[in-house]
Amino acid sequence: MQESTRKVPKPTPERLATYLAALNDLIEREVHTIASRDIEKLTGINAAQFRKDLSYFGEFGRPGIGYDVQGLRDTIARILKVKEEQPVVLVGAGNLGTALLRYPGLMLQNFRIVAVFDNNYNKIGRRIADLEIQDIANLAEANKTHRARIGIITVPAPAAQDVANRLIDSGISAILNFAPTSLKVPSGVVVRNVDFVKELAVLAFHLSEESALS
Amino acid sequence: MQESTRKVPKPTPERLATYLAALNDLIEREVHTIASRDIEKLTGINAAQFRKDLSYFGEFGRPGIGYDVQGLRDTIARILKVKEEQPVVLVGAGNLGTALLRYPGLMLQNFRIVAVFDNNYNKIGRRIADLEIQDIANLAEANKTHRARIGIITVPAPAAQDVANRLIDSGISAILNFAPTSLKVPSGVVVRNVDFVKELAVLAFHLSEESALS
DNA sequence: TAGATTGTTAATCGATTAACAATC
DNA sequence: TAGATTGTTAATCGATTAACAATC
Repeated sequence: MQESTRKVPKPTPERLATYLAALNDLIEREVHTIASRDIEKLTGINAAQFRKDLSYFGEFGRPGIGYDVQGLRDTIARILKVKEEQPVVLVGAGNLGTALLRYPGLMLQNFRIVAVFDNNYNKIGRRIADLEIQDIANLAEANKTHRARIGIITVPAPAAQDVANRLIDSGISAILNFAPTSLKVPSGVVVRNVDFVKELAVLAFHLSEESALS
Repeated sequence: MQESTRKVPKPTPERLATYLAALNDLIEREVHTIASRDIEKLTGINAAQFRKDLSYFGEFGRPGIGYDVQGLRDTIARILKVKEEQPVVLVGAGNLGTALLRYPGLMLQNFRIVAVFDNNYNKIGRRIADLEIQDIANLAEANKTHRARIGIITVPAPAAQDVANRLIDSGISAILNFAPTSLKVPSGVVVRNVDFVKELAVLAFHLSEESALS
């Protein structure tokens, strides 16, 4: 057995999220039991890797049998802290922010955007998907009631650091940053960056050299 | 010296894209020469890492001096194949697709979305940011003229595999997939996945256990 | 020459996976 | 019992980084 949650490799939580999605599918297909080998077929992640990832958190399978699908789903949801709905605040009501607000996939995984903020007075007061855009100056006050701990930044790069500071001041300790800037945050605050353009650059790198001709 | 491009570690191209962005900033600030140690300060990436990443492609610095900012920028742009404009096609003219079409950051890094496709007859013929939404059935035909090799998928998950197949049939060999599905593609085709919800799940995992109370 | 910084070697670190005793 | 599959050990693999001779 493992002494609580020690030394979880960095890629493990992301793989857990992959397993969770696969298990949700299996539940819909009314599959009740699954072996690590089947998870490998479904996700492409090595069966030993799957078992090792789980081993950091406990023992959830039965030798010779496999895993109970529903039970494992609940376990992983608990580990990832998405068993109960996670409130999220979003700053930046532009095209991307709007797209995220309207994205149905968030709800399916128990995330709910509970408030939207912007600093543009032409936008403040408008509604997007049931939420009224609030003045960014209200952030700290508003989050006293929402108590969200996750924030999403979809503002232009030059504004991102200021927004991050405000989020942290409002009790946010996990930030999903879509601005192409690296944020400086105190320890205890986690940041994940999503950078489309960087992804495109990596893809361009992998293009073969020749095929440009013809 | 290195025998051309052999055994580049997987994380290297992504770091190259980070260096490129930093160098672009330095050019704007009219800095002419830079040492690996300064790159570390700017990007947070270890100086030895930076030098090693470059070493897979050649020797670009001068001992005792550092690197020529403009020259290194051009070199990295060439390595990433973003020296000339890269045409990109996008499939899925929903909220997210629209946001990407309007995103100014793409152009700045030499990517240009040259065509948009959808299968919804209510959308086909409309315009988003100067582009007319085309019938997905036109994809192969249209790309005979555009010759894009990179495609972006912003359709709902159940449609993503079909779209990927069509993209590949149209000569696309690099795909940026925003649908939360793992695509099956032939070897020679590269896929990068962007999954917001997975990112949020990783953030939720890192939330401290206690602070839910009060 | 003295000081600075590269490119690369070699040591370290961390993550993946094959193999297998334990267990159902 | 025989067959299947777990959880974990140990081997392998790959990536990071400190250290330093070579170079400006």
